[in-house]
Amino acid sequence: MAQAPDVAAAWCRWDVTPKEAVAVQRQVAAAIERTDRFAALRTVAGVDVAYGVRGRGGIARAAAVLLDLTTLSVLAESVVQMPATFPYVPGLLTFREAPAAIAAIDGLPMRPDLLICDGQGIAHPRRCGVASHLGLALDLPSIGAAKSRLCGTHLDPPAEPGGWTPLLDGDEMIGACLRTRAATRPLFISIGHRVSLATAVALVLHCSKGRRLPEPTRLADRLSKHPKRPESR
DNA sequence: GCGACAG
DNA sequence: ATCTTGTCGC
Repeated sequence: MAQAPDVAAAWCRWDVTPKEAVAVQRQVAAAIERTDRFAALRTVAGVDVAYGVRGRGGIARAAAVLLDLTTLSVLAESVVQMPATFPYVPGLLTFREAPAAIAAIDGLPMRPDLLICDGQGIAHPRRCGVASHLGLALDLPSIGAAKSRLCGTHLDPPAEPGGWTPLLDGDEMIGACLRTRAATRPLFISIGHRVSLATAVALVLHCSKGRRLPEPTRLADRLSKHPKRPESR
């Protein structure tokens, strides 16, 4: 009855080869929860990663911004920097960004109640985008809010903010093509982990105060590219 | 074989 | 993602 020593959750392994990464994703996808399962949501964190510090490549700088979900005021920020090992491969983005992203989130003074990522959730070939993977790895409700499509088909959503059309992969709805702001390209919202699509859309709209990107992600994106105290040079 | 392809 | 100037529009 001796139990395996390295039962290290498959979804917490980042030092893998591209082929192993695909195997990990299949495990993660099976553990993702697509319905609402969370207590009170008081805070939300946005995370994003930027690369190539001062022209050089190979460095990942991740930023996490914690906001009050009601007022959307900033409560805390965290920035970390480390070498980027895994290359960018469509479908395997998580393995390139996760180490830095997790470090940035761990750097926040408290765990957020919800996580919004700059990328897909289950709107992924294997239903395992970065938002879903991070949500499971950190055991946090999460939402994927990508600026462009990875897979699936859709019709152009209504022009008014709040309008959306289903993102489909065959007959399966994997996300929503959402107009968060008039006259701008729509966002691709999808379930990350423990948050239904309907709730995800509502939360993203709540966080998108007249802007194309929801505040958590917008601020994290800005911070990762322009750190206040240059972690750059 | 020929495209498509989160960040 | 990143490399880059000016420019159109609210």
